[in-house]
Amino acid sequence: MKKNKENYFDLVYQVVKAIPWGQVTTYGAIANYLGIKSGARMVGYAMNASHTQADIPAHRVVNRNGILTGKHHFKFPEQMQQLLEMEGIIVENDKILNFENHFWDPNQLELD
DNA sequence: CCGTTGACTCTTT
DNA sequence: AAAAGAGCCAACG
Repeated sequence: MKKNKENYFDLVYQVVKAIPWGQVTTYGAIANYLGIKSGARMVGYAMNASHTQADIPAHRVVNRNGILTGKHHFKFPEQMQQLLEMEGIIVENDKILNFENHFWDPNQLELD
């Protein structure tokens, strides 16, 4: 029984890691899935700690506008856009094109 | 323990 | 339509 001091972060990590390839989601969607109504900031905060985790595709997490708000937190800001484009997601002006088309909601995980 | 901060979002001006 | 303010909650100093 170890101390899960990262329980809050861990929840976010699991959701983010569950994002399918080529799909993206928003902080609010994750927060909502975790039961947080307006904890979107907490999700972002947790993502900041995701640097300790290697399997966290943080580039698949954007704000509700589909804008790469967190790109500046990557090793290189351009990294986020490159990763998204690598997955078939087109990013223009730091914003995901056809965002709704790539949007993935964690809630649909259990619905399936 | 209190105050500040933050990869957000909604509401109001 | 754009900008500013409020709300949210946890981590850090």
